[in-house]
Amino acid sequence: MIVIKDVARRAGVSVGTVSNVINRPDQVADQTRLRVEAAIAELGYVRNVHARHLRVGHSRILGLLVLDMGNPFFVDVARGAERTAREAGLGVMVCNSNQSAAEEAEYLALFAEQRVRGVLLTPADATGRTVEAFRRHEIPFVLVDRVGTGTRECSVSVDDVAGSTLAVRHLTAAGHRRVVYVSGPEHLQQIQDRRTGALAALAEAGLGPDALIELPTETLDVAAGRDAAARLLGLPRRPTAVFCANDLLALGVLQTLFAAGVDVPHDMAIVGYDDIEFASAAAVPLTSVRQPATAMGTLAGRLLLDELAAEEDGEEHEHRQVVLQPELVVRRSTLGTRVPV
Amino acid sequence: MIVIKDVARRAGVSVGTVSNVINRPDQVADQTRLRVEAAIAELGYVRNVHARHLRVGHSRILGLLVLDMGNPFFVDVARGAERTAREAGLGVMVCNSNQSAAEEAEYLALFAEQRVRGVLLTPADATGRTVEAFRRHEIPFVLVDRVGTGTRECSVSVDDVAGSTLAVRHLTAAGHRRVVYVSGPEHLQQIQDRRTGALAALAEAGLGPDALIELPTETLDVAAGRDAAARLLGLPRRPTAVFCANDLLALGVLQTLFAAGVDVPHDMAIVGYDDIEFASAAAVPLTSVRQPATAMGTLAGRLLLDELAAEEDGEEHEHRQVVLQPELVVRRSTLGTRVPV
DNA sequence: AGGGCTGGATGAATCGATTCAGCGTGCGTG
DNA sequence: CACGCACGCTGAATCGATTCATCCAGCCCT
Repeated sequence: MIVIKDVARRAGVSVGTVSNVINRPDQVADQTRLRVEAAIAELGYVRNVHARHLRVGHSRILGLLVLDMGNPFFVDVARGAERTAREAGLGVMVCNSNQSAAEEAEYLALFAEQRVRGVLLTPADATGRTVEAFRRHEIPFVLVDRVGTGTRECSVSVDDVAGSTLAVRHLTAAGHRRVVYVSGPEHLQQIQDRRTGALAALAEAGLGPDALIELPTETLDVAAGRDAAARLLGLPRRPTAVFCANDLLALGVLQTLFAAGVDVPHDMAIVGYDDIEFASAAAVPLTSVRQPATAMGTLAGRLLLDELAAEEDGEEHEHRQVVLQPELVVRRSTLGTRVPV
Repeated sequence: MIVIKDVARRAGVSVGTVSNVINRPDQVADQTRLRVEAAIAELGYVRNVHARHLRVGHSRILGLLVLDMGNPFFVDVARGAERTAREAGLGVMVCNSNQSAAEEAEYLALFAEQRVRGVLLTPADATGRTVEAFRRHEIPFVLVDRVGTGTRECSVSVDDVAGSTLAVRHLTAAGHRRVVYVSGPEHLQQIQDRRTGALAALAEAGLGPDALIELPTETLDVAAGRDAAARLLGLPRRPTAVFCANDLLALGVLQTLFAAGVDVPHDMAIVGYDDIEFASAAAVPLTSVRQPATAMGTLAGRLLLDELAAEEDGEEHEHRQVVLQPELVVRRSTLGTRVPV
C-alpha cells in the first residue's frame, strides 16, 4: 500500500510538501508540484481518508436516512440530496430505516461512529426520542419530510395536512359521503397528519369523524395495499372512495380491487399520495397528491451545507423550517364514480 | 468530544483496558468491565472509527455501486446485499453510477479513498476499463449482474441471453414476425446480451436479423420508454410486438401507446424485463422476464464475505462465477394480439 | 519459603495525513 | 553591503484507537 511517505521519497520532497500539493497546491512552486503530481500518478497513490479525518476531526460524508428506498418518492429525495452534496464535494451514505425506530437508532449510531459531517433524516419515530438522543453527538442534521419541533435544527417538509385535505375534498366534492383511509404505522407523523387533513376535509363537507373508515397497515408498500383492499372488500355497506397514505398502497389496492372485479373508478374512487412516476402508469392512472420530492432533497442538502459553512466560518446559523405545498393531480381513478344517494 | 482517554480516566483504568472492554470483553475482569461500561454510558462515548481504521488498516464498510436506484430491480439487489452485510456487522454505502462510466470511475475512486472493506459492483462500462483500473487498489470486489471475465473475482449474474430468448420466443410462438427491441446504452453488457438472445429466438423461428427493429435509448427509464414509443408509432409497416430491455422502458412504451389509442395487447404485444413489482400493477399487466434480484444481492454479499473471511484467515479463496436462470412471467400484455398474416 | 504460573492491567509504539513554527534562499531596498 | 521580507520547503507534533511486550499480584506446588 502506497502512503504519503512513499510519494515524498519518490518526488524527493518532504511529506508536508506532498500534503500541500494535495490540499493547497497554490502554495507550492510549479516545478515541485509537477514532480509530486507525477510521483502520485506513477505510484497510484490514494490518500487515506481515515488518517485525514482523524487529524481534521470530521469526514466528508453526509448520512441520509430515509424510511424506505423501495418507495420511489424517497429515491427522488435521495437523488436531490446526493446531487447537492456532490457539488460541494461531499459523499452521501444512504440508509433505510424501514420505518422502524430501532433501525433508525442503529443507523444514527453508525453515523455518529463514522463522524459523518452531517445528517439528512426522515424520522421513523414520531416521538422524536431517537432524534433527541442523536442530538448529543453535536452532528448537524436537517429533518426531511417532517417539521422541526423547535429552532434547534432546520427542516424541509411538505404540508401533509393540506395535501390530504386537497385529496379528500376532491372526494367529497364528487359526492362521496364515506371515505376509507388506508393508513400505516401510527408512529409516523405523516400518517397522523394525513388523517388530520382527511378529517378536516370531511368536516368542511359537514361530515363527522365516523365518515372516515381507517384500515391501518404495518408497512407502506404494495403488498400492504393488497392486504388492505382485501379487508375493504369485506366491509359492510362498502364505501365508494379510498384515500391511501401513499401511492404504493394505492397501487396494491387497485390491483386487488381489479382482481375482485370492482371497477375503478366506476364503483370505487382511489386517491394516492406522493405522485410517484408509476402512479400515472397504473392500470387506471391514479389521482394523487404530488410532493416535490427532488426539490425537498436538494433544499435539505442546501440547508445542511449552509449550516456546515456557517460553522466553519464561526458564524451564527439561523435554523429554518421550510414548508412546501403539495398539489393534487387528478387522473382517471377518481372520475365518474357512481355514488349511491 | 469524548475520547477513549476520558473514559479511561473516569473509570480509573488505562486506555488499553477500555479498548479491551470494547474489542475483547472476555479478557477483562467482570468488575473492571462493568466500571468501564458504566463510564462509557455516562459520558456517551462513541468510538472514532477513523482512528480505529487507521490502525487496523481497513474499514467495516462495503461499497455497493449500481446502475440506477430509480430502478426497483436494483433496490431489491441492494436490499439483499445490505441484509447480508448487516448480519456480518458491516455497513453498506450505496451509490448510483447512472450508467455512466465516468461516474462509475468517480465512485470507485471514492471507495478506494474510503478504504472500504470490499465492493459489490454492477459495471456501467462494458469495456471493463474502470474495473481494471480499480483492481490495482487490491480491494476485493464481486461483480453483480455481470459475468466475471476470468478467475480474478467472483460474480453473480442472470443469464441475459437465455432470458431474452425466452421473451422473444414467446413472441414468435404467438406468430409475430417482426419485433421491436427498445434497447439502451450500448456500453451496458445487458443491452448487448439481450439483443443476442432476441436474435437467437428469431433465428429459431427462421427469421433473420432484420426482423429485429432496434430503437435505442439513452437511459433506461420510463421517460425513455415514452420517447421510444413515439418513434415506434412513426415506423412504416408498424410491427406488432415490442421487447423492452427493462420494465421501466416497457411502462413508458405502454403509457404512450395507450395515449395514442393503440390497444395493448390487441394491436401490440409488449414484453418487459426484470419483473419489478410495478410490472404487474401496470395499466395492462406486463409480461416480463423475472430476475431473482434480492437473491442476487444476497449471494453477491455472501461471496464477498467469504472472500474477506478467507483473506483474514490467510486461506486461499477460489473465485466463483454464479449464473442464475431467469423465468418468463406471462401476463396480459402479450395475450391475444392480432397478427397480420 | 521460594519458584513458577496465570489472569489481568499497563503504557508506549504505531497507523497516515495534516499543520505550523521555523529555516534557508534569493531578491529588493536603503 | 547589510538588512528585511517573501516564498518554499521541512520536520516534528498531533489526532484517537489498537496492540503487544511487559509488569504485577495472587495462587499453587514442592
